[in-house]
Amino acid sequence: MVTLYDVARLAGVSTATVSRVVHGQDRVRESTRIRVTQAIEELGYVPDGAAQSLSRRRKDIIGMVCVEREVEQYDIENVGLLYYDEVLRGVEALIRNNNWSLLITFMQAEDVGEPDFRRLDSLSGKVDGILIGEGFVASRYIERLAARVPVVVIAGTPGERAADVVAADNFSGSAAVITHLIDDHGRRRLFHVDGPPNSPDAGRRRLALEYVLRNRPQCELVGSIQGIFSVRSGEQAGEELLARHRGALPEAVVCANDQMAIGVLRAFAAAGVRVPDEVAVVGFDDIYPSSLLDPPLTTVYQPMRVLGERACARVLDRIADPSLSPAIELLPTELVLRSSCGCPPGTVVRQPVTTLDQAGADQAAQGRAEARQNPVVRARSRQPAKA
Amino acid sequence: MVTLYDVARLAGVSTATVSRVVHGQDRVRESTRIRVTQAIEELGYVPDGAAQSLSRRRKDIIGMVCVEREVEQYDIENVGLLYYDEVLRGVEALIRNNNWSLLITFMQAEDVGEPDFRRLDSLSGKVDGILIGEGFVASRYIERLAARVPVVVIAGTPGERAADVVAADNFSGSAAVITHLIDDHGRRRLFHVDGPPNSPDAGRRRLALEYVLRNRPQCELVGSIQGIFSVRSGEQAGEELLARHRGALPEAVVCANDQMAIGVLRAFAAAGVRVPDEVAVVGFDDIYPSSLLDPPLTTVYQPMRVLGERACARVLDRIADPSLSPAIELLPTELVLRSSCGCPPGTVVRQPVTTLDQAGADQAAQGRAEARQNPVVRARSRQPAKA
DNA sequence: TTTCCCGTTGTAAACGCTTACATCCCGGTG
DNA sequence: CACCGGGATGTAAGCGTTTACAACGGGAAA
Repeated sequence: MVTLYDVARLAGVSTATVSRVVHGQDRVRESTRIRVTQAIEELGYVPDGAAQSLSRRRKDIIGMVCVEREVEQYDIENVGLLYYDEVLRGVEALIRNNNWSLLITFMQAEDVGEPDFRRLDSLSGKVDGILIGEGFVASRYIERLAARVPVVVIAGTPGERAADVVAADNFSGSAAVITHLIDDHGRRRLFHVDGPPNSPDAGRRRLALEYVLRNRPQCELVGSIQGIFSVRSGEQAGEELLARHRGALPEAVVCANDQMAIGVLRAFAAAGVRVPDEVAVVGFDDIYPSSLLDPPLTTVYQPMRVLGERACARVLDRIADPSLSPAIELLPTELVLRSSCGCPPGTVVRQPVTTLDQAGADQAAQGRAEARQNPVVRARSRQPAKA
Repeated sequence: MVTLYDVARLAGVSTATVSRVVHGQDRVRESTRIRVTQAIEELGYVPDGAAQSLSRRRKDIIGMVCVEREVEQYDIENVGLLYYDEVLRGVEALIRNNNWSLLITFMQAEDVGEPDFRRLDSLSGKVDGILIGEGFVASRYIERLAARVPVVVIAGTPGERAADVVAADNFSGSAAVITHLIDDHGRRRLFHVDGPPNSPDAGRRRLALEYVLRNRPQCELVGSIQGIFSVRSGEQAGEELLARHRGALPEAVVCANDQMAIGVLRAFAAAGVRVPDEVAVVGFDDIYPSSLLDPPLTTVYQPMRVLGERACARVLDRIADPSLSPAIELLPTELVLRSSCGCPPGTVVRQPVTTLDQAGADQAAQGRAEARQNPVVRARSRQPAKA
């Protein structure tokens, strides 16, 4: 390994001078600079990152924790894929400019409940700040990490105490697409393909459904099934739905994400059910394949890339100024109208979703939760399964 | 920041003892161990990664360079997305077991010709080994890196001198799908949607096309267009193709990857051209959306995850034993028959592709190149455009 | 000539951890 | 009783950089 000393020796100067040349900030005589530069080139010297970090007391590394949900075997359509990819692009854009680096850690969702502490701990010793890719990690672990380095949770419940939260406005987006279904297409009998119970995003979307329905008594939630965000789970939900409602299909199926909507579409196609004629289907996320489907999927776009960008910007700010206290940032979504909702074939409309005041809905949810944890949706959803 | 010294002081022992407890290998009296463990817990101590790396002379970090090709604005379907995602999973699987970390760097394809040296250099100072995500980086830069740390190129030209190469057997896979088109479906008049000139993968696939055609005089390459692996470029190629061959469509379109095949399909759909009745279309990669298309795409699966795994295993081996010399590893592909090639609707067949001896083809290519850089395919492909 | 100043360069002390080696303490041997 | 062996622990020397501070040297000013 070539060190600063080797360069210094070859150039006939001290290590301090070499360091100065390498960083090109302090004044060094031109002739010296040239001599040193040549020595560096000749030896192929590259500073050792570990030593620099140690000395500077700064690693210039951001850690990112990606949570992978469990995936049934052979379900290639791993849920997180498209999501993290986009988020990553956003993060990268900022990281790159500052010449920082990105250290990635994947965790299995199963680990998250009782996560492999040691992995997260050791991560916190290697980075200057942490981005948690999804609000899956339990609060108390987040606090533990946040005691050491700034932590920003992406797509988490707006309610962490120790960490910043950057999330898409799932509530308003979901409300928008459901409202569209009801008000613009007159679909009244809805079916819900819900996300996993521990996903904050799914939680907000579920809340929105309840909220919209509460204000529209003429509408009805005819059933609900909980999936795990994967295509396969959506397909199963679709099949189950068909079995349950053979005679009278619901008028629309609201899926908590696009992957599950894809699965539902697949189940319907297999059963010869026509979408949107017999039943409309909508998703959430606007992942890339959604526009390729038949029919193209109506969904809600959440700015995943921007999510990454904002989260990264935030963590960098916190690192630069540790006195900053944690904050919440909610990013607006877009309604993406294609034809699976009932809009005419060929429709491609994107419209910004205006942010709803969610206090009311939250409060209602709160009340319900206090009323002994018996959310309407869940209750309805479970009964038919038992019957 | 809590250091080893703080813990040592609190526990009333020396730093050496604390270190021993932390790593749990050397013998420490049970009572001491407990005291130290308590102190660690109480202070929330986590070892500093930089200091550890410096002292151990090992960072336990693998660097991965992802090359992003230029993407037309608004072409969301960024080419690399699905590819890297899968590769990453493979890499991660190994990394995780060893408790190493993964440092990711993205580079724009434009940078790669004359890459931002400083970024790659600085990367090499922060990691123990480097994985280059695609064979885009010029050999001389690879050599420069390889002088410092082991380097493994994924999907590179089997021919690097300084670095290992792990790649899918693009040649055999591509030959297999084209042979299927010709021998099983009797398609003779082929059209080629080629990949970017600087992609090694595209190169191997192109070579296979030439190779198969050379052995089947009754077949003809009626044209070729170069795309950049993106959906949009495939769509443009499709439109161009239609314009050129309005009267007599080719019988099959061979695309250098799935994204471009998706684009071609899209162009055909827009023009009302029926696939595979009027013209067959095949891709390469078997990315996730390909099975969702209408008609589902016949393509070649390359084991991207395994690619990542093997590459990672290799770099770890090289780090463990630096005396190892660079090697090449070619992974087998699978032919994925769906219906865009002319197989009946509903077909889903995967069959392993046997590895072809490519020496002959390489040699022929070599000869051609020497014969003044006038490859048959290119010549044919360009003429119609000029005419 | 002496004194000062300032641009340039060198010296050496961190940074937090690992680990070779030294030390200490004890019970067991000869 | 002196000595030995070995387990437990401490001491301190690195690891490769950065950087505060000191030192130097050569004009300019007095």
